[in-house]
Amino acid sequence: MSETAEKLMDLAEERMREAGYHGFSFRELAAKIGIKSASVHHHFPTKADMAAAVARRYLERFLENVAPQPGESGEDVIAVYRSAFRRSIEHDGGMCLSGMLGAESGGLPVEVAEEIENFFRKAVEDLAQRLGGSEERAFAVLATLEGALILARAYGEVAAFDHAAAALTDNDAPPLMPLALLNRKPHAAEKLRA
Amino acid sequence: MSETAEKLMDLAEERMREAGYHGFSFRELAAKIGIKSASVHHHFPTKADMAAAVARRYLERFLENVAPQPGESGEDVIAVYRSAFRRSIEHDGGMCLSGMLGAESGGLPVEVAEEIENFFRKAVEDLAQRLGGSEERAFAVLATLEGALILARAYGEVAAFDHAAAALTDNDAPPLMPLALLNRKPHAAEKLRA
DNA sequence: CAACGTCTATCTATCGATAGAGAGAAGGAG
DNA sequence: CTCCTTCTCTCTATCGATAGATAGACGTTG
Repeated sequence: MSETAEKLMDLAEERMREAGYHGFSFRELAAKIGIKSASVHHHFPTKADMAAAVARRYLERFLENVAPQPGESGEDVIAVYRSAFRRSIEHDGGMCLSGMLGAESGGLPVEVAEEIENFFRKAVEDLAQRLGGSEERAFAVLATLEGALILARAYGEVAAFDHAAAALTDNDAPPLMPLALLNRKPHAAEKLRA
Repeated sequence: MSETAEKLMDLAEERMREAGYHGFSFRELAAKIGIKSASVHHHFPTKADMAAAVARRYLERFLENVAPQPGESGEDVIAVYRSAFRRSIEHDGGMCLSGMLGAESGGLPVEVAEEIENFFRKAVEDLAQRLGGSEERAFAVLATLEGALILARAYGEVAAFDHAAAALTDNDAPPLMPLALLNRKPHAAEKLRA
């Protein structure tokens, strides 16, 4: 994997997390790293190939990010997952790649949709196992975290994520930002990109 | 509002719930109802205008769908919301419009993003009030339901929605489809559209 | 020489949008 | 009743921009 290809994947991932599969173009990525769009096809024959590769890498990195810590017990895993998802909106206000493409999956090339399906199967598998076998709980946790990202983006407030995800862990409830923050009338979803 | 404009909004809503804002074109909608794409601009000057109008109508209908029943008490409202969201994936395998556009909000025209933000503010307001004032709980419920739709689409299985949303109501747990259904290796997200 | 990576040049297809013409219904004025 | 105007809606034709993709030449590196 050449350095250029990695840069292209970085940019593609960032743009897909921001605006979805149809929200970026080869020309846009190429311009950002100073090459021509035709050259992008040398690294990724088609856009679907590129998106599938990005999704594959995303799953790998995700599983590394949520890898069990020595001494982890019981429900600690939920806090680990929550932190991983929160990082997504913290850093650049973007969605989880799989959440975005999962929503859009009805309009994706088949090979991309398959990678996304694989992401959720692997995530459910990992989470359910570490939660003691409850697949139902794993589904609920993942759903809440993906949805919490949507709310945070719609509100343009990271705090919305925290509110939505707070109930996932009952006891060690972290202090929440004041709800009043979410009640003033802000200027749409533009804010997160500032 | 002319009959043609309503048909256009119906189609636009369907396509946006399936593939997102960038996932459909005026030409596509026009062809489906037998007019030319130029004529669509007579009803909606720009694509952003159309999407904003669709989002506004979606909120109205949503609030009607979840309107309180006489005699509703306490946590009944969660089952009402769950049913409303489930209908989305039941009927045509599509997302909730606001969930889709909320995810994509980083790449939307400002007027569309504002309608989506308004949707969630109104939904949180309604839900929190009927839940006895807990905004945090309202956030969590909405997030879980939106995320449950994403999972159902990624899996290509409506049952995934039920698993993800099951824990929202503790007691009157409805019988779930067997988990085994979700463990066989299916053919991507294509299935829901069948 | 051979591979790799980028280039120029170009293709076909599609996008949202606009200008201006024309068909047809509605409705008031004579 | 007929004429004329106005409004609504769709049309043809076209614009400029952009999309993903391809063929083939060129230089660099090993």
